[in-house]
This record gives sequence, C-alpha cells and structure tokens, in this order.
Amino acid sequence: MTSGPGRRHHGNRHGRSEEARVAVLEAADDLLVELGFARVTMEGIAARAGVAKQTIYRWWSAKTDVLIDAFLQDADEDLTPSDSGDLATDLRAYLRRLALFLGESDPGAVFRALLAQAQHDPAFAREFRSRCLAPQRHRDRLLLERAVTSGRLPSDLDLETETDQLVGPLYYRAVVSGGPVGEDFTDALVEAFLLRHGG
Amino acid sequence: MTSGPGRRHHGNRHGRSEEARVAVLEAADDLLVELGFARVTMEGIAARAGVAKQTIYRWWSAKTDVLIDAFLQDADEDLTPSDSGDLATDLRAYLRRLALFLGESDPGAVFRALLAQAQHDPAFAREFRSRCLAPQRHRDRLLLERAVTSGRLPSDLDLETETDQLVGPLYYRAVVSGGPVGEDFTDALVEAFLLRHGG
Amino acid sequence: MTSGPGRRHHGNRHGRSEEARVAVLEAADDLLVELGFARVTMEGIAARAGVAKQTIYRWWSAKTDVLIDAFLQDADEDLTPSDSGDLATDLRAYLRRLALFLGESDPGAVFRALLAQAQHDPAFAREFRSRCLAPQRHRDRLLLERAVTSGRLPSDLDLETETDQLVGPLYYRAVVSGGPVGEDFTDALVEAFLLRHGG
Amino acid sequence: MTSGPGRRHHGNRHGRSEEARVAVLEAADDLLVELGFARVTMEGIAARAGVAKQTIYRWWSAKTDVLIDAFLQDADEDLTPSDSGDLATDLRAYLRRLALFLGESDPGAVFRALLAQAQHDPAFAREFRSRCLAPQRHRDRLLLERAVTSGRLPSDLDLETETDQLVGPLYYRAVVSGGPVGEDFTDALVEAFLLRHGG
DNA sequence: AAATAAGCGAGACGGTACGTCTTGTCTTCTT
DNA sequence: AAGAAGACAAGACGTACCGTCTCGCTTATTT
Repeated sequence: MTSGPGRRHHGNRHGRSEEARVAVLEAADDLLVELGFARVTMEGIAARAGVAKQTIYRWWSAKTDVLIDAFLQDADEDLTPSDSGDLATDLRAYLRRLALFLGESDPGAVFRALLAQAQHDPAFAREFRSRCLAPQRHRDRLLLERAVTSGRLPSDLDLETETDQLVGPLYYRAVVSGGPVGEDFTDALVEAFLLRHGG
Repeated sequence: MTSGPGRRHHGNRHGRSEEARVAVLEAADDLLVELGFARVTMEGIAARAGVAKQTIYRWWSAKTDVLIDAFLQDADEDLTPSDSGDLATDLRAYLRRLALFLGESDPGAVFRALLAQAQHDPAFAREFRSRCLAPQRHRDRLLLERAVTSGRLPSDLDLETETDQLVGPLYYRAVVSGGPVGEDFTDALVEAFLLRHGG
Repeated sequence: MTSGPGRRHHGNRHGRSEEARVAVLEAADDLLVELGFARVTMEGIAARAGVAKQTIYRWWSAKTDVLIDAFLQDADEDLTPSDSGDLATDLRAYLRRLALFLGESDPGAVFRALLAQAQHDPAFAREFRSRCLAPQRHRDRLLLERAVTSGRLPSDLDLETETDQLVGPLYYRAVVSGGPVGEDFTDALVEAFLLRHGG
Repeated sequence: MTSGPGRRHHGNRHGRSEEARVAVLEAADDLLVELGFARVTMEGIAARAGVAKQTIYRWWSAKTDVLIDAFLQDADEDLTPSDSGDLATDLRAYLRRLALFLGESDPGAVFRALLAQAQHDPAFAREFRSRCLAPQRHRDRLLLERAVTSGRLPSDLDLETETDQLVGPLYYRAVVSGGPVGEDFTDALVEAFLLRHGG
C-alpha cells in the first residue's frame, strides 16, 4: 500500500491525476452499459466519477473522446489473435472471439456506440477510424497476413477483399441485422474462405 | 387569389395537412444531408418546414420517426432487384445498385444515420428493424430466394448465411470501414458466391 | 375561484405567464433578504420559484434586473409623501418614513443591494438610475417642489442642493456610515432646513 | 545582473516577497479601474501580477481584502486636512478635495467599489468599516473637532450630526445620485454650516 | 558545505453558477 | 379540428472563477 513512483496526486505541475483519469474512464464505461449512449452525459460521468466537469473537459473534448479512451484500454488485450500454426484453427478461434467481443462484451457495446456516433459526425468519424478502427482492422487481417508471409497463402492474395469477406458478414450481423453470431455462423465463414483458397 | 380544390389550408377540420406532412419530410431529409444527423433538431425541422413544433409532435414521436418516414418514401423504388433470368448478372447488378445506394445516395445517408441511432436506442432499434431493415433484408435475399424457387439453387441452401456472405462485406465497407465499394469489390463478392454454388 | 379575463396560463401566444412572473419576483425578494445579494443566484431564484432558468432569462437580463422589478413593485406605495399643508410636519414625517424604508424594510435592503451593484457595473448603473433612482429622487424633492409652487418657499430656491442637504445625510448614514437614523437625526435635518429658510 | 540589497527573491525563509506584494496591489488597482469591480477576479490579478494564485490567498482572503490594502496605501496622503487657522477656508478646501477624491480619483473608485461590496457582505462590511471608513470618518470630522478644541466652536456641538450634514450630501451625490460635486456645491454646504454656527 | 524550511510560480483539482440550447408539453388564437 | 405561434419546465451543454492542493525551484539561514 506504499505510494510508488507512478502514484499521481491531485493537481501538480507534472501532469494530470491518474486517479481522476481512471475514475472517468470507468464511469463512462459503466454508464454506457447501464444507460445506453444517448443517456450518457458529461455531467453524469463527472458525478459518477466524483470529478469536476472541467477536469473532463481539460483532457477530453467530448463524451465520445472519453469513450474512445475507455475502449482502447480494453480492446487490445481481448482481441490479439493467437497463432497455433494452423490457419483454419486460428481463424475459427479468432472469429469466435470477435463475435463474442462485438456482440456480448462491454467493450463491444462501446465499440458499437462509437461506430454509430461516427455515422452522425464526420469529424469524429476520422478520429474514430484512425484510433479505433485502424488497429481493429489490423487485428482482423493479421492471421491472413501471417499466412501470406509464411507462404501458406499465395502472395498475390487481395488481403483487403479477403478480410472483408471473412469478417464483413460478422460485423453485419452484429451491427446491422442484429442476427445471432454463433459458432455455426463463424465456422461457415471460415469454410467459405477455405473453399476459395484450398485449405 | 382563390384556393384550388386540392389546396390544403392551415388548420382545417378535415384531417391533417398534406402540405405540412410533405414539408416536414423534405425539411428533415435536406437538413440531414446538409448538417448531419447530430445537428438536425426538431426545432430546426419545424423552422425549415415553416411548421409549428407541435404539428410535428402530433404526427411523429421524434426526429428519428420523421426520418424513417422520409426514408421509406425513397427506398422502395430505388432498390427493387431486376430479374433477367441469369442469376450472376442479376446479383452483380443488384450489388452495384446497393453499393451506390448505401454509399452515395441521400436516402443511403438517412439509412446510415438511422442505423446508427438504432445502436444508441434499443427501443428505436426495434422500430427501425421492423419498418426499414426487414424490407431491406427482404430485398437483399430476394434474388437468392427466387433462384431456389426456380430450382437454379438447391432447396436446402442456408439463405440467411448465404445472404450475409453476399451483402455483409458490402455493408461492412459502407458502414464500418468506410472503404470503397466499387464494381471490382461487388463483382468479387458474386464470384465468391458462384464459386460456392454456381458450379 | 373563477378564471377571470386577466388570468394568464403557462405559455400561450399572447404573452407571458403572470404566475411565473410573480413567482420569480417573490423568490428573488425572499432570497435577497435570506441570503444577501452575493448568494442570490439565477439558479437559486429559478429553483425557489419553481421556474426554468430560461424563463427568467427570457424576461430579465440578470438577477439585478429581476431585483429592480421586485423593488419597483414595493417602492411606490411605501414612500409617497403625505400632504398635510404644513411643510415642517410633512418633512419630518417623510424623512422618518424614508429612514425606516432605507434602514429597516425589505425593499430598502433590495435598494441598497442595487445601489451597491450600480457601483460595480456602469451599464447597470444607468439602468438603475433611470428606473429606480429617478423616481426616488422625485419623491425626495416632491415636498419642496410643492412648497415652491404654493409660494411657501421662494421660487428661486435651488431645489437640487436643498434636497441633497435634506436627504443626503440620511442616505449617508443608511448606506455609508451605517449610523442610526432615528427621529432625533431626521428632525435635526428638518430644523437645519427651517433655519435656512425661515420656518 | 546583480541583485541589489533591497531586492527580494522568490522564496526565502524569512517572510514574504515585497515584490509580489506590490505587484498584486498594483494589479488589483489597475484592473479595478480598467474593468470595474465585477470583472476583477483573483485569477486576473494573479495573471496580471505574474504571481501564483496561492501567493495571493496566502496573504489576502479575497479580492476585497487586496483592494482594501491597495486603497489604504493611497488614501492617507491625499486627504489629510490642512490647517490654515480659518475654519471656513479649511472646510471649503477639504470638501473640494474630498469631492475630487470620491468622484474623480482612482482610489475613490476603489473606495466606492468597497463601499458597494460592504452592502453585499455583512462580514466584509465590518472589516471595511473598521479599516477604511473609521479613518475616513476621522478625517471628515477632524476640522470640526479642532475647532471645538480651540474654542472656535461651542463644546456642546453634536459633532456626529454636524459632520453628517457637512459631508453627507457630498457622499450622497458621489455615491448615490451621481450628481456633480463642484465647488458651487461644496461651498454651499459650508455656507449652510456657517449659517448654523458661524455667526 | 550541506541540510533545512519557507515563499514562490505553476497549474490540476472538486465545485458552483453562468448563460445558451434543445426537448417535449401546453395554451391560445386562427383558419 | 388542425395548424401556427411561442411560453413553459426540465436539464445538459461548455466556460469562467472559486478556493485548495501538490509539486519542484529558489533562497536564507542554520548546522
């Protein structure tokens, strides 16, 4: 219970309060899941976090900006693809985890809310794409990239289109149609891929 | 200075004003394209339409409700699949039109905005799914349905999964990744489908 | 308990809500006396009056503007000089009432607060002078004016300076020095006046 | 680049920085004249003085406290009555100087602002009366006191009431009515006094 | 010389109130 | 009866200051 070197205090000249930062991100996360995006407000986040509004505005520009940070803290760890050596196995595992993430998890709810907000606000869309979607896209295509590098897939493969065909239907169900994204479905996507590329 | 027979007046005892209805839908449509969803307000719609706020609230529950009506007026006509007899040709044509609709058209912008709002508000999501997404889903699977009925595709085909694989990547690019949805891409989706089933 | 023609309701196209107007003025008056000027806030007035902040801002520009209205409702009735025919008697009576008003009454507290605020804000000072001080000044010199008109005082009397000598010391004690303003004091001011002008 | 002997540096263990003290008082004075009391803030004073807010709060309790100090530095020197031996002459001279002080000078502006604030805040009123008004009151009655002591005025004179009649109208014009306080006016006040006592 | 300790500039913090904006309801008058 | 007008209660917005706090620096004295 010692105060280590990373311990930040309220207000000092060397930067922001880590305590406040974490409280805000957690409050935003919780409120989104509890109330839904529309009813999350800066005032609500401040009250829940026990923080002054000005402290939020000092470090974030809007509630979407808070939520991006909240999302980024969770997304990396949950979604890094494994690498067993067998492409089919890895793809099946990754799509299952992606499905759970998008459809069931709290960070997934944040992701969908931000994705929605990006439709409403072009300026935010740019921010969201570069900070959230680009890394996510990178994870989504990572297994195919590795397979090309290791020679298990031909080097002239159109990675963009192939990735879209692999994960697009999954996002579609999770975000647009609201259909179920169970193992049957994700496995079928992998089967279709293998049919195209000879697995 | 006479009023023609079809002329509807402000306030009358014979039902709602068609004039006001149309003015509201057009104002909503225009404002969405001009300002983006976030900056469309009921007050703005009323002002643009030259209509009292109460008139809007009398007939619609919220701005999303107005936009659904505005969308439904435009969507049907644009997206009914043609039927040339050749499945591959029809699929290619439909996906191209769907891509243009989602990515470029004004009704497509309304659609994306409403889809986004459905992420933020579960109650609206139900409304939107039944009134907009279900018909859209019906159009998206119509060609495959016909082909099954006419025997060109096997009757045990999983229509849901196949439709998702066909249009999912397209929605994904249009709504999520923001990538281009040109002919190359839509044709590639049809090729993949034919590889699975076209023989 | 009927709703007469003057009865005003919440929001209609023909003007403001009398109910809200009165509630705001009373709330402002009460809060000033209870808390003192510095702790009267627009939010506090709104909450006490059961009124939305916007309703206050629609009709008043600031809390001082509300207080001016609150003051004007009370001041007229309390301070109209009587006219017994005897100048000395009338002057003594008026100064006593003025002393009580400035030093003891609730409207007097409002007056002192507004006078103070006028020192702090030149723009408000102009407003306050024309709407409150000018009528007050008129009341303060009314007895002398009448006496000049009726010939009891010479027509070349410098009314401004005489009025200042009569009431100035009283305002000075009430507002500046905080000294007592009892009958001894007000009567002494009248004696001095009579000494100057021959009783 | 040497530091002179009187030079105070940031931080030392034996007392406050004279440099900071002076900078704060000057900043407060300047800002009051430039912006008016309402727009003078602790943050503004700190910024103008090139001083940390905490430094101000360490030595003063509020902006009014700063202004009292700023006022006291200027007031004494300007307003000590002269003593020519002739009461009427001295009174005329003093009232003219008092009028200029209250109505035209920068310290007079500070005085009026503090007087105003004393109306708003009873606790500050006590502070202000004892530290500013009492000495001022002493100066205002000094000439009459001396005249009593030296036998030029009767020893049973009610000094309080006489002083009020002498300077009250002047304060009244300067602070309340905003009327002009020229020589005509101040001389008239002295004439009235002489009429009462001058013989 | 090193250690100590106070005042300092800096600025983040939890708060409160500001004045504005939009929402959805309501009432009145007009057509 | 429907519409136009617009006042209303509610409550979130983003900003400005408040007064408190911690920090690391500078400096004068003490050891």
